[in-house]
Amino acid sequence: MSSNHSDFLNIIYCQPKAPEKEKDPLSERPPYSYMAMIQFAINSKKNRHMTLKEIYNWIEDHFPYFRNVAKPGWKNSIRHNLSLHDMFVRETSPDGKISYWTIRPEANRCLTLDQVYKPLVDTVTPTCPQIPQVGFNKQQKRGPPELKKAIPPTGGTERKMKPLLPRTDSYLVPIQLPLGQSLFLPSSSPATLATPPHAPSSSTPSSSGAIKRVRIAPKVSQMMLCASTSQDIKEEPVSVSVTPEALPSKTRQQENSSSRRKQRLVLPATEEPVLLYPDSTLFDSGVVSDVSTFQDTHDPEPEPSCKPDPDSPNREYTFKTPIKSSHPSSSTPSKLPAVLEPWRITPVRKGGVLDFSPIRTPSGPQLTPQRHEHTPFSFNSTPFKELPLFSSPRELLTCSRPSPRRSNATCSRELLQEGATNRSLTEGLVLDTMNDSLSKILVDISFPNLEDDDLGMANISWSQFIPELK
Amino acid sequence: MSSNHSDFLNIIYCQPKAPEKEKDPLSERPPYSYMAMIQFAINSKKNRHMTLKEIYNWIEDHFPYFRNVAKPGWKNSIRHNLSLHDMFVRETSPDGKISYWTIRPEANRCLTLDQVYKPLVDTVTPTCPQIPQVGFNKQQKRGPPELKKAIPPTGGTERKMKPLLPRTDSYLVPIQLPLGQSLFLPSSSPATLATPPHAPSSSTPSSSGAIKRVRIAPKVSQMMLCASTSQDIKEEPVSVSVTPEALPSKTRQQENSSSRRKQRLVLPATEEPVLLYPDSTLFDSGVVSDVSTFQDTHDPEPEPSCKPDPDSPNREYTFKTPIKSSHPSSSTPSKLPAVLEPWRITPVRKGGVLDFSPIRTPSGPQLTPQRHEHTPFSFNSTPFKELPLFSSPRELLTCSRPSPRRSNATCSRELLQEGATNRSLTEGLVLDTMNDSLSKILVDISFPNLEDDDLGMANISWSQFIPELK
DNA sequence: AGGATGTTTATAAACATTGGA
DNA sequence: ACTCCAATGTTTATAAACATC
Ligand SMILES: [Mg+2]
Ligand SMILES: [Mg+2]
Repeated sequence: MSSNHSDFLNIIYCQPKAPEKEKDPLSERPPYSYMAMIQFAINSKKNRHMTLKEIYNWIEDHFPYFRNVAKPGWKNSIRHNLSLHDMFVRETSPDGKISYWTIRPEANRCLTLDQVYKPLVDTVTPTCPQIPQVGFNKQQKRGPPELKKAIPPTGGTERKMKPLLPRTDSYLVPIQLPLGQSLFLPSSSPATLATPPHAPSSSTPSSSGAIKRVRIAPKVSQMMLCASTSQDIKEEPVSVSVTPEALPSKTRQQENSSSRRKQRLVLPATEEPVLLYPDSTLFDSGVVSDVSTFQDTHDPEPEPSCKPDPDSPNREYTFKTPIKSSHPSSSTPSKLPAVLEPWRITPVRKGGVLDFSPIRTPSGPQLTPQRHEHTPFSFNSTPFKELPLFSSPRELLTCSRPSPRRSNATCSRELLQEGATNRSLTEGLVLDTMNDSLSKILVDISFPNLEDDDLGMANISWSQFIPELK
Repeated sequence: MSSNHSDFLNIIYCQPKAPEKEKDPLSERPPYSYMAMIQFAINSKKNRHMTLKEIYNWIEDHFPYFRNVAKPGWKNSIRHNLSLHDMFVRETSPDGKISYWTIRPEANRCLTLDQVYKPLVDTVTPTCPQIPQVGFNKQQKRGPPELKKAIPPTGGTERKMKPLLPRTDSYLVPIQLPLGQSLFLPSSSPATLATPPHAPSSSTPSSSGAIKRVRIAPKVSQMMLCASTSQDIKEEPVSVSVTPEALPSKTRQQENSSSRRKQRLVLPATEEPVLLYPDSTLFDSGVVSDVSTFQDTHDPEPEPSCKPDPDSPNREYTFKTPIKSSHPSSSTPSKLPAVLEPWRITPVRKGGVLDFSPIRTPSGPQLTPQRHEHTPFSFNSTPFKELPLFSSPRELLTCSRPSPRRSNATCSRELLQEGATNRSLTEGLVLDTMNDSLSKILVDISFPNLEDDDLGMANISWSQFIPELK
């Protein structure tokens, strides 16, 4: 667990095999979910909308990992996320030619990368991942072991990234502490692989096989600021005020709680959901004021960071030119029964390289990726979920048109401030009808005394200082 | 392609290896998505709600596949679907003890299994899946090749299943033809593996490797009846009336169209979404009248079929008892780094059996499933998407409480009839805010002359007889 | 301590549409 | 005008991490 020294360990464990790939600290997988990164990307544009291609580029530019090590399937994931989360909406240019992706304003928390970038990398941590853990062997995914690609120090990603607080969804609690560094660095922190943050906590150290789990990203994605709104009412609405001093030693863990949240709660049966909760005086608890680095207040104008800032012809037009080929193989992974000579035979075990190789043979090759092994076997536990999103119920109640203003309200003021405003009955039905948006509480707790490295196994449980959370 | 005879072929290709498992026609994977099956299950109960366990049981009882061949991970998928789709809502019993899953009434199309069961199996088709296709070899998933479980002819699944119309989401078009058998039988039809329904259509027959794709279920799940509602307005709302005689020969394919649907459409930029569309006279086009087998009209009472019909203590209480163990390995697949001696070493290549083996070693064993091969490489095309759902905008406009009635409106009357009622501006914003529900057009086209078997490669394209669809 | 139940994120993949070559 | 294909979209399937009870 003693961080650092990882350099040494790396040398030992990282067989000269596999020509780097992950080695470059800049090419480490960022601790953000695709949903979060897409938001970073889109919000970096003043127009607040981007074409798919621009999103790809923005992400590659800011997170070398995707350009250098990620499998081509990452683009499929981006598309998947755009479609899946209704927070992302596709619009079409007036001329119907191009279509961009935007963030539903009512749901836009205006997450931007610079908000999570750590001002400075004060720690001495070599930022070298891999933990001593036993084998640290193969098994993970690793893109094909080839194509170095001369990782250009492309602008961004210099500062250490501050991961979004994982699993943060505690309701109604716009918390914001002193603001320090990161609380927990999922993927890059050497402690990550040490022991599953939570894990069975029992036979954990049993055998060997540090498989390098894929570390599921925070889950948040649309937090980081304030904006609460009960939503999914009926469940003990609590207002809390965190006292950082109280926390024991755990660093990461559950941020929310209350019986697997996300539910539409009971109702003795066909009963009318009688909204019953404090109403207001709930959202002002958090600190949310000293939000230094946060810039959301008014007109979500430009973006301090994000030098590239596409929009300029250039990126968009690398289009048809097969030149830009960061990675050869194309997006959507497929497994067409037929057509697969190209690779097929080569049992490219571990890291199947795929860059410089044959330029996409016309009829999508794609060797059947050697299906997993199929042999689950394991036993685990369970968790909770987020909440629907909504488009300002007040307006609906007013029987007026949905978006009186909207032009320059890119970062929905509601989400950021309308904390404990009037919430009515309709919410019970309206709110839990929508998706990813509200209900996500923006919590950005930072404990100055905790550095990214010394987060071995620390666990912070809201319930520890928030009794109301049951 | 020529169906039947598959028995023979099966004998030839199915090496005495793998002790059956898929052999049993009753244990073939049903052509329904998890979402659809969950609806079947829940709607089979008069109360319209089920506990997770009941859902598991109902599905196992009606689709032997899950009890006999599916990997234990299928339960994880069920849970995943319950959480993911907000159509499914978890409620808690008054006493807060148990929690059941229900279907949001506004979104419940009252799909029931008997609605898709074919009255009789008139065809001579041995119902034997596997097509002659080349290897038909391994690679797929196959649960561990053991544990026969003495497949009890447990009630259901006698009649041939009629798959939901795949990819049916054409907007505003409540179509309903004569009503015959199935249009296309995704997984059981011998034609399925023959050639990718659509596919590149070029080098298709190149090499070999019938990998047995996983056949993505229809997508519909909540169609089958009527209920339209434009939703996601702004896109050419068309009312059509299909004329079955016109169809060329294709049997399956795109049901919807119009530029990758699901979008929030343009707006010259910060423009107000000026709802502009015919309004009404759109939904009454379809036949929707001669809905013989459909029983949704009034009180969604019992269910003709579904003999089991849980609810009776018995199923619910197999709970804590570890006896019911249909399948050993448990639900959520995991991959805990440590703890993995049991298998680990054994490079269980192809069909890693795992049933009779060591009874779950406490701390979830789980050999790292031999990650795929990682080397996508392929090129494919793309499609479209569904639409948000909503909870009756009219009510919201009326500024009244969301669900005036609700008790006995289990199968939302709106979804079934309110076709072209008053839709207002709010919809533009409200509607596309919600999820899986409306926007799914219930189309159940049946062409008496088409039998499940003779659907070799036929493709039906809406655009062929629905010019408006562009 | 461990299993059942829930919630989310990650990936792969099937399949659909569309614009360009 | 046309076919073919890659890019773009939409969904479903699975695995898995992680959380609660
Ligand atoms: Mg979307
Ligand atoms: Mg749900």
